Amino acid sequence: MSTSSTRDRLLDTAAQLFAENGFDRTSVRDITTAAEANQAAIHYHFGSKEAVLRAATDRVVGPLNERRHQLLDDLLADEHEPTSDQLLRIFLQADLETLQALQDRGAAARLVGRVYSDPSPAMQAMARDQFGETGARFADALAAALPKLPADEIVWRLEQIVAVIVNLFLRWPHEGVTPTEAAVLLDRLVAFLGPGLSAPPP
Amino acid sequence: MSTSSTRDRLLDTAAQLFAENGFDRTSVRDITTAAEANQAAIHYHFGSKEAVLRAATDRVVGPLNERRHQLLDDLLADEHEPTSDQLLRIFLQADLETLQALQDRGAAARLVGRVYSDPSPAMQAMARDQFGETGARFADALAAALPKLPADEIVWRLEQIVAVIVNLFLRWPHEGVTPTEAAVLLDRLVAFLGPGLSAPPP
DNA sequence: GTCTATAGTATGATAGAC
DNA sequence: GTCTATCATACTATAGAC
Repeated sequence: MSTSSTRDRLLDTAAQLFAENGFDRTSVRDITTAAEANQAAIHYHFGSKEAVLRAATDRVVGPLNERRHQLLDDLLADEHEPTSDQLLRIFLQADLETLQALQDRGAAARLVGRVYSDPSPAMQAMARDQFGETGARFADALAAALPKLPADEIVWRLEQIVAVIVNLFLRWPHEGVTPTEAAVLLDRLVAFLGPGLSAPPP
Repeated sequence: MSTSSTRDRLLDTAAQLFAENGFDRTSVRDITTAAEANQAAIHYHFGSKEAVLRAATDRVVGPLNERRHQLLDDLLADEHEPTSDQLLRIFLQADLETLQALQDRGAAARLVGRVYSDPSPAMQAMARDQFGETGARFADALAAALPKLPADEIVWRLEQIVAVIVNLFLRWPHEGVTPTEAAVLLDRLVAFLGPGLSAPPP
């Protein structure tokens, strides 16, 4: 049960540097130096550089997925047939709550954005592992809410929405974002993405 | 006027490898080996590894910007006050024409997507150099078409649209896309993004 | 324009003392 | 758990013969 504080410091520092400079431009030495830890600490605590990346993204995406599922469970308990706008709103709400909760650890958000936008096989695999199931569940719920839209159109539109969200993570500001600002951003996103999600197919 | 075919081969190969594996995971040696050129050829023809990246993206983004300006000029000559849907359509049309024209050189498209989604200062600088002016011109035209929307809301929405386009480049398929498929995709994008662009502010 | 050879540096990872 | 020292390998870039 011994949680070494060095491990946490390494994780925070790695997220910071990976987010700012990218995974490849960040060396193990950069991390250990900035975290004021030993050169060998990364391999002792995590085993490899890539394992640090996975640990740092899991720390954000794990709770995010949990929150998304919980919000969907709650909505389905309240409403028999939620609208696409309701589904979109809770989908985005989970993101904004997560981003908001990070506060001064916004680098973790930008790091997740990097991983999810990188089309390299290794990163795509990580993204699919972490997001695939949750995404499929929302696609199904949206299909029920939008019976007039072909299933592939719904999947395609959800992909575009995710692209916007990934961009949001990627450019999440360094300074703290207040709850009010986060709420405004949520309304902005719903106002922009909602009409397109439920629009008639071309 | 001597255009060495080695130079072109290096450019194509570099685009291919940068797109598939990323700039940092691609070495100068990887490029020269795959292009069946000499180790020193990159530095002889371009000067540095980063100069190759810039040359490879310029080759796509240069014509794309020209086409965007031309389509906007044509539209403004035809219509005194084009609608936001008309503006959106030509904005996207320039992208799809460019992507379509690449044909079997789709790697160049994925490479541009990588550069434009990378938030590192060097890449952001490249993106701003190449896209800033064109983007501003469209934002102005949209502001005239949507007088009820605050200017900052228009800029924000255009940023989200660009995020979707960048994602489109990033995941542009390896196989050839037919003109018909490109036209379908254009309609799909306009149907999805158009309503959100002109929606009332939150 | 093309080649070989190499300088000069940085990398991820590990061994082994404490 | 932390440290130093180091292995083995890779990198960008350049010098200089052809």
